[in-house]
Amino acid sequence: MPQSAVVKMPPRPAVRRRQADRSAGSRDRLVAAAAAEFAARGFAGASVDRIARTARLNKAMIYYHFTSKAALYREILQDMFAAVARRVAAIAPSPADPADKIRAFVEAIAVEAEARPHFPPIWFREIAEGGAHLDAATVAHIATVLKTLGAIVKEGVDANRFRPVKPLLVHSGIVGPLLLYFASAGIRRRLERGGMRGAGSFTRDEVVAHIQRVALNTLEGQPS
Amino acid sequence: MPQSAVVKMPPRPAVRRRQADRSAGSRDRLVAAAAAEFAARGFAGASVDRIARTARLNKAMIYYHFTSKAALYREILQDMFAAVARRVAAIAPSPADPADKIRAFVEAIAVEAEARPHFPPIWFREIAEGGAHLDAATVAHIATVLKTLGAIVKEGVDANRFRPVKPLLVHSGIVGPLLLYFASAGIRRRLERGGMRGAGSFTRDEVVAHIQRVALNTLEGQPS
DNA sequence: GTCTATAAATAGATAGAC
DNA sequence: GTCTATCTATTTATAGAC
Repeated sequence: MPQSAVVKMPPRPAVRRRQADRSAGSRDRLVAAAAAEFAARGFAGASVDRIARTARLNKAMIYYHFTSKAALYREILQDMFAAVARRVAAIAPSPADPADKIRAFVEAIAVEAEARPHFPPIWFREIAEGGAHLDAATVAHIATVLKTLGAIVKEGVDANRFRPVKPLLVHSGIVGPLLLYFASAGIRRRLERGGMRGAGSFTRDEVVAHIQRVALNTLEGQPS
Repeated sequence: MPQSAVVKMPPRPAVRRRQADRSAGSRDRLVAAAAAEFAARGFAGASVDRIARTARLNKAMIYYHFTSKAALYREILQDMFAAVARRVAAIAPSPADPADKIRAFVEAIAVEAEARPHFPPIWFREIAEGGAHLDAATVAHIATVLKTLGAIVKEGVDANRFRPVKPLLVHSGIVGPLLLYFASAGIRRRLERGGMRGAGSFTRDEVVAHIQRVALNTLEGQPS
């Protein structure tokens, strides 16, 4: 089913895979190493030298492929939100029921958060520093996500299926718990070692289904 | 006066506010400056020198009052969660209705998050690094919060007022959106400058009331 | 209690060889 | 494309004067 006949492949000009050398993409290795480093230590705490060493490369290679540490970081942010925006934007035009679109929205965030383990921690940290590193392209991707959710809510309200809840409140109720779940695997393990039982006993599907139900309860229920 | 009776008098003996000198508590100033620095740059990115300068003190004073940068950070974490645990634990023994206790739980988190602006960003960052800096005392405070919420939910279930939802899911649905709201003031401003209208138009009470309603919808509503 | 001075390591970034 | 070597600034932490 070609739901995405024309959509993607931005990262690679589609030409020249497999060139003469044995190098399997030094740029990609740097991006992967940097994502892990930024997730674990934050922007200020990340070391370009450690990133290069993790990628089995020299520090100078970072300045060959990227302008600066900040530029490398911004590219990772941009990729993250481009992927989320693309997946979310694909939901809106479908003929599905508004409730199903809300479920699909939750699922879309979950899929991207799982596909990129560095996404939830990096996003939490970027929020913590007030979005200091967001460039115009990334802001546009975030705006797409929020506008799409707003359109879905409006569609439900117009069809008399949803109450008029502010989209940003709906967004917080979905993204807050989801990111908390995906980012907190380490903490839950730490809490269990510290003596708490059952802190980690959740399946991914259980969490997603719960958040879908809560979001729909909020939109469909009557005001308390 | 046998000066060997007490050799040290550690941080503050509760006596002697306002001594001869102009110094208004160098230790407290360091803690306040450190909280801001850790919130803005993360543990690895924080600089002890910048902390000392912000506190209008010398870097050596940090090692006079604290064992290390990590010890200073752990003390801030511990204070944060001690305050939350204390306020949350005060809710459980009251004779109030379970629904009111859930509302009080939400309000308690909100009050502490507002009283300490560094709390949401630091907590987000600590989650991002897997709880690497949580000591036993802090883990105990977190456990108190989760156990208290579990007790409230159980009380409601036993009284046939709540459905049996896993407490950690209820917790995510409350704490995720609340922290997201309090930590994202900077990002919302950034998004508005980037061209999004209405991203920041929320009152604190509106957000808290919404999260209270969602939490109760989840607990009181019928399964979808 | 508060400071200067400094040790020892590491930071981000650049020049230039190959 | 990938490297070594290096500049300069900054890092955490300590010693010791006052």
